[in-house]
Amino acid sequence: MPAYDRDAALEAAIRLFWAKGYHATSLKDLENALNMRPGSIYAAFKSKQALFLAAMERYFEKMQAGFRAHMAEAASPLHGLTSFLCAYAEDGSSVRVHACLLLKTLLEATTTDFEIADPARDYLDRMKSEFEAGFSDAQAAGEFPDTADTARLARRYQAALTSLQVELQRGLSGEELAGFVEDLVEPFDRLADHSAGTGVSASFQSSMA
Amino acid sequence: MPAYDRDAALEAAIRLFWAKGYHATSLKDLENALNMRPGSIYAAFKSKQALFLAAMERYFEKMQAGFRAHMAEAASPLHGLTSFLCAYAEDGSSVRVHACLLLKTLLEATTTDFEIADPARDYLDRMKSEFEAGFSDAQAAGEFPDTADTARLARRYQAALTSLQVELQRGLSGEELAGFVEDLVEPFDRLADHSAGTGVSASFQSSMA
DNA sequence: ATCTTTTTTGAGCGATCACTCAAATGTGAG
DNA sequence: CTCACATTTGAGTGATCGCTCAAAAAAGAT
Repeated sequence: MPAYDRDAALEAAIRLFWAKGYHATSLKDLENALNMRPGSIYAAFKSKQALFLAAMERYFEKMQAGFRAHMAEAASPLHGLTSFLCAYAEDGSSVRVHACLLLKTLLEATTTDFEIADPARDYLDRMKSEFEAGFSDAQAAGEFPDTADTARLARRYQAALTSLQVELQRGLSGEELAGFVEDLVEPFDRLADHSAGTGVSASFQSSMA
Repeated sequence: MPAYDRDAALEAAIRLFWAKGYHATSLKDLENALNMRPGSIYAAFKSKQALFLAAMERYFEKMQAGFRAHMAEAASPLHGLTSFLCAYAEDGSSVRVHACLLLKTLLEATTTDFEIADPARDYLDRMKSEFEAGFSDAQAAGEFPDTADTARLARRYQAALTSLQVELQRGLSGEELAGFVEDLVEPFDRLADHSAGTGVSASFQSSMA
């Protein structure tokens, strides 16, 4: 019986930690969000920190699964990568919190709580590996030249995603966002070998209409 | 007599808030860092939040002045902009905290403390204006075509700076950093009108040697 | 229905939070 | 040196922090 409730509790914990950050989230907040009394919380998870780590792990797994699902149903690896950025921009316009929990945790905790910053760093590295796999697939599909450095492309891609999240958090108008996403996608589109795939640089603008 | 001490105290507060973030910094921490007792702190600044706001304002002014100084002694506006990114990468390798206080505050406080998140957003906007002025100067110097959208270039530039800060916070090797900065600078160098200035895309690699 | 086991409860723990204020100390004028 | 004023001090404020545990409630076994 613990399994189902634990999942729901972790989902609520993710939402709360994501919105408020680690330090600004109190146990009172968690009691309300999880609808659990302190004793139950400490029976299920051993501490606030352990609960946060469990929530972050679950968050990562969901994000990883979401990316893989997106790539699986994409027309091509390159199109999957670029459209993932576009989709992030569209979804992010309507959501309260824009920056990823891993990114927020990295910036909040690096100099104070290495016990939660280190895992955040690790999950971000694993997401980069996911992106690198995407670029490798694109390379295998002939969308990128064989000489392309997929690790470097993946870092550049993740950096684009990072800056997109931050800009969304700052808030920008629809046209500003459209232009910005264009700028983010353009380098990858330009680096691609267009003899194989179809161009995707204009796909965002059309999808925003 | 208050002036000098106040400046030193604000400097110490900046360092502390920058390293630990707003919520994780306690008044005990501030007492030690500023070498002041609680009463004096509350006499000089009226609250922890007001102290943070004063520190953030001072931080912004220093960052703005630093950028202007860098641009003033640059060979050209475009070179100033690109070399600023390179310098940030070099300096950032040896410093404890890599992400800008404004960025950290934006991500920490957006959903919890609008009273500190809103100023952070505002200062970031004003930094963007500084960058936009740099691009306008570059345009006036013939380094960019007159048709270029300086506001959009400035956003793209600031986004590059953002992602650089985050990557520095994650930690990367010297060669990884060099390649990444190259990727960040390259789009601006490519957009530039090279009939006027000299290329700068290779300046970072040489300065790393 | 009775007993055993598991789970939940919430009052309350010591520590720490941001913050206050009467008393001590320092400063400048006469 | 004296006194009026400005500043600093740090013990102490109530509130809240993360967390514990004996008691109550629920679930399972026979």
